[in-house]
Amino acid sequence: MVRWEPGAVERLHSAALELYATKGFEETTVAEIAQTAGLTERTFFRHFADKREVIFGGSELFQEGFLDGIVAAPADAKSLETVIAAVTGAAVFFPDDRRASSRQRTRIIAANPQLQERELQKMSSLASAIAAALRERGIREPAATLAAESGVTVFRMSFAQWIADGAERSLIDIERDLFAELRLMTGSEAQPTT
Amino acid sequence: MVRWEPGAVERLHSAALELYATKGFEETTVAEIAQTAGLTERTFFRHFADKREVIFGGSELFQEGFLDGIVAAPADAKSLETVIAAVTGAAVFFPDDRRASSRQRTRIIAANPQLQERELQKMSSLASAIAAALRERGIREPAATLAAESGVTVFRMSFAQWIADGAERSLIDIERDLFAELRLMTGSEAQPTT
DNA sequence: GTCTATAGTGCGATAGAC
DNA sequence: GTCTATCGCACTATAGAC
Repeated sequence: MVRWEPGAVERLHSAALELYATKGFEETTVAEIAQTAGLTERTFFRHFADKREVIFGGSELFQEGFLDGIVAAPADAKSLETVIAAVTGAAVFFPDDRRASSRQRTRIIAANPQLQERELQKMSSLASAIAAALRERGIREPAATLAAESGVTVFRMSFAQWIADGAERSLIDIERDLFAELRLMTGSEAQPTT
Repeated sequence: MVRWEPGAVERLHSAALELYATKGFEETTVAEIAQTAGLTERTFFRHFADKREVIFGGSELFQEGFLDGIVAAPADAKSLETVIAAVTGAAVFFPDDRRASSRQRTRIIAANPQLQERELQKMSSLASAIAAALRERGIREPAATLAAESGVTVFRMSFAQWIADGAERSLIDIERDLFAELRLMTGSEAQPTT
């Protein structure tokens, strides 16, 4: 007889998603999640630092996606070009068949302020990691942080459009458009567009 | 005999700042803060939604500062120009004689992840408010959000430089430089600088 | 103003893998 | 034997309900 079934983390994760979606985040207790997964409260906290963290599983992998894009960028790329490579490169993590589940997850987060704060924190640490990777490629401050933050902003906005109701375009297409918009917007010369 | 001294909010605020700075945020209990201010725990939660919020007092006023700058901008200003007006306009909230106390407050926040998350949330809602104000001036999406987020990024970076050890330049000077850097960075044409 | 649920921690015991 | 995952219990503090 086994004392524990394998995949405790996975079970806790899906139990939490399920409960957060149906009952709501605040209304769900850690005890319930653990029970649903056939584990105890104490075990939950062994795997996740807090009740929020369970929903952000695999975010390291996702962050790696961005950093790989930086490594793959041509050595002479400017700061923004490098960031574009990172952001569009990471778009492979979100193929169109993941749209529905991404939407579901985003709805859960949008419904609760605590989860939103945690999401912002994840995005912020993503920006820091990208900035650090840029600095390692010789890009100086403040260009590195400025580019990293801009890239994350474009990613966030693109993601929001990608999971919007009725959206059909791929994430990478939306990203390219937004980067073009960013260039337009910051163009120093007066332009006919607003 | 007075039943309560006036300025409960103010007293709780400074008691909290004091304790967070000396003992640390986690190590400080709400009961201690209340006691130091000569009030009860219950009263603390009447004024502040949670233990974090006490440190972000007056952030509505600060947000107003940005929005006022938008109103004051010329009617034909482009999205980024308008945001520059907002961000540089709000710099009056941080004259050089506030540098020391701003540094102190920032140190407290930097020392605790929960406070950092709350800070990010405040910045995020500031960006949303700015974007909304831009839309009201006829600037369309995605330019409005893109400009608002860029402006908040420049503000955050400028603020960090402003309170850095040994810094002497005024906040508004730093902001102008960073906006110039942003324009340089996003310039579509190849440039000799990195 | 009191009472309570629950998040989150610390420490220790136990069960299995190796 | 070591190492790691799980459970059990006691505890504190936040935050909200009554």
